[in-house]
Amino acid sequence: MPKETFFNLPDDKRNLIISAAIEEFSGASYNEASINQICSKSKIPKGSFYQYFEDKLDLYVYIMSLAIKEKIKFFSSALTEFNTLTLMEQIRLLFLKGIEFSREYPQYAALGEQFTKENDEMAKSEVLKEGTKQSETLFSQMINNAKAKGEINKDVDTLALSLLLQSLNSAINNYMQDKYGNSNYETYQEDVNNFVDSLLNIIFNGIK
Amino acid sequence: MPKETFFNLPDDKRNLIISAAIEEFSGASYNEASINQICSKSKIPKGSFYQYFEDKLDLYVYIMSLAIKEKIKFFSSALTEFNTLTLMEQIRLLFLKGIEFSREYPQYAALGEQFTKENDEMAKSEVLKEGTKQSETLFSQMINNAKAKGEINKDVDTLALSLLLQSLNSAINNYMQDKYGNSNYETYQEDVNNFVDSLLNIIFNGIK
DNA sequence: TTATTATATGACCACATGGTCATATTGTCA
DNA sequence: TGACAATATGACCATGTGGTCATATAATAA
Repeated sequence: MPKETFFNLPDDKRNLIISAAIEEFSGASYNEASINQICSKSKIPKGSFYQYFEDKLDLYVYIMSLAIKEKIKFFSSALTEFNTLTLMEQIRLLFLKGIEFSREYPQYAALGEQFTKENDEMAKSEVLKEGTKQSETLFSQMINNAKAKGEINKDVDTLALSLLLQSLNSAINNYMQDKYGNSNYETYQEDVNNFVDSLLNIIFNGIK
Repeated sequence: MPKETFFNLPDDKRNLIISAAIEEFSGASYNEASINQICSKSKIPKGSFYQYFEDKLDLYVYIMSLAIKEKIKFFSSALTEFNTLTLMEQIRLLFLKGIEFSREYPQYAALGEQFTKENDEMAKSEVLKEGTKQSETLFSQMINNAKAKGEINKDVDTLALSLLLQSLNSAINNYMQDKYGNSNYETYQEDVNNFVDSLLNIIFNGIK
């Protein structure tokens, strides 16, 4: 955790440091990212940096945990209505929410994307200590739940389907970000819905 | 391309350098990978390195092109029998071949994995100049082909299915590598087949 | 005012990086 | 043997890194 001095900083200054760090860590891996760059971007001397943070890892974990916190907050609103939905509606909601998150918080989404690429084991494990990955188990729970209700065939392999949904979810986000990254919102919203429905149609009805 | 001096080297020495470079580039990004490390691993002085290669990028592109060449060679044998197969059989073959490749050439698979994570635009574009990515179009071709034959429903979105298959393919490879990375071959072969069939079953028959 | 504590600051450190280059060694012809 | 080219080599360079620390400044309390 950052030192108390950091949290005593005026909001403007603190936020400037945070956004400089987000910028740096969303475009480079942990080892490639540079503290010197973050310092000059946020216009603080090197010495001040170490007055605010224990070390590079301290800042990295803090920034990543901000992104995780925001994502959980963003999804939690949708999660309350989850029990009233069928599996297909649940998955649909999850996919759409994921795309929406990338749209609304592109910097945080970029941080997440960068984290999935991370090579440094120490940096990875320290972040995972903070935010336990719940998406994997979330899909599994949803599937087993739907099986119990008789919504989907019991012969379907839970692990296989969970893996499929997970990989699909991240693939969709990347694809949408690439294609509609900067376009206007009107055509976008419709295309997104159509595309997600195409995918769900494949998964639920097969392609035969 | 490496200089002539490099190709004039005795096989042993040349291969030692190559494998040291593979090791380095499969565990670190382009910028994180270190020439000093490669030199000391392969026991050649720094000066000799620059007698063999133009610069770091030269070596990087060369090593990646070796991996690409090997993968194409590995898949090409399977591709000849492709026309006689149904779409499901084609996909099945592709998935299984992919897993087999990761098993047989783990270093090359790791290189490919690392390349998908690469941040450095220059390094990325130089490699892509060498090996054009054909997997994306390959899936699309297969799907349209199967539609024409009436093998699968024409209403299925080609792009969506192609994206699904692609992301699934890489997800499978990662999953299998994680789970069976070092285990024995007996139970492995059977499990792999079952798992791939579970996935194909979902895609072709839906989960309802 | 003075004493004490919390910050701010940039010169500095040891180390690693990609890359160079003058020099030494070897191989190959005549 | 001598001459010329091909290689081998490691000290060296400028630059960047994460991190430290003595000192200067500001804020607070008596």
